[in-house]
Amino acid sequence: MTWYSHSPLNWCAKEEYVRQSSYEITSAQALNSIIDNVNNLIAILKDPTDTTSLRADLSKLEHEKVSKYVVEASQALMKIASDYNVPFHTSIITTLLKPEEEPKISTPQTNHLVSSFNVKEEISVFPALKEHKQFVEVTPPVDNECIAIGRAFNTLEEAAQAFQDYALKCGFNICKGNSKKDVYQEYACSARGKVRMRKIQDQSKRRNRKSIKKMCKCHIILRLKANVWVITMRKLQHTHDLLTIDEIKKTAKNRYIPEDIKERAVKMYNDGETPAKIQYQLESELGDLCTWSMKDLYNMLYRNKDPSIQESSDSS
DNA sequence: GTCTGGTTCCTTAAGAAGTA
DNA sequence: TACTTCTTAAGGAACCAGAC
Repeated sequence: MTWYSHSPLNWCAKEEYVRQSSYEITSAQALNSIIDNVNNLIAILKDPTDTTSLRADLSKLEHEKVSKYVVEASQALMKIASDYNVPFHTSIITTLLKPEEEPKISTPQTNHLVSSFNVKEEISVFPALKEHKQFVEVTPPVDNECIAIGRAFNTLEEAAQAFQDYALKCGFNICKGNSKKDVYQEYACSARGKVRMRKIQDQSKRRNRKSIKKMCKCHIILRLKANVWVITMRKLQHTHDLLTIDEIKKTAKNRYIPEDIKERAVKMYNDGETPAKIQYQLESELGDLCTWSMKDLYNMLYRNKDPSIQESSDSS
């Protein structure tokens, strides 16, 4: 697991996670891990023969910028490690700052950190983070004739259904992509694009949410020719692991509660039944067809709550 | 013809707080 | 302690404009 937040405001949450984590790593181990991973990044960026996506996607200018930032980050980390006598290894950057050149940082947070740095034995980075996960393009070994280039469909809905069927066999969800009315329409893997990190004033309020976006390039493009929609282009490679059918069923997109079940659940709830009992009853009756979670049911019931119940509970 | 980035709207789910 | 309610950050989908 990796911590993405760089804000000191998240210190308490991070500390709590580390305390609860089964790894139970020390701060020194964590720092060593960061140094090691940054050095690995530098190695990738410096190696002209490396063909991983990181290098391939970068222009020369971007590559230079990223290299500069990563090298500076590595130097800063090793400076801190040196200041606090944390033994480190795998050094690619040889230009270490002199240990006594600058005053050490002293805040409650750093002091706490330092207390766990006073170790003299060699510390090895936990293996899980040391291994590189090579970037690979995944092309599903599934018959794709149903979405072959040149294949025509009477309507976009039919085309979407064909792509949806193919996606289900492969293990990914689809979404609509770019379009121009009555000209062309793209359907893509829902992992297309990237996450837009929104600006937030109070970093402590930032939530720990994952994203399905993986910059995936898998998509098909249809064009309207002689009143039929024809597949004119397709890319079937994915930048991420594919899912099993069970995993697909559990994705947010497929966890919908049918209207009739909704109505029934809301009625039971308004009659005084608890959400837990409603969910239990639905799971017993529907088995695998019950794809939604307890949380989904809570949200649905909350959205459809009878206003009179709300008022009576407010007044009491 | 294709791709990228911006915007809007809606939904999901994290997490705090209340309750039994 | 488990369950439930509630708020709200932010993810996802769709659409569009404009660049290449």
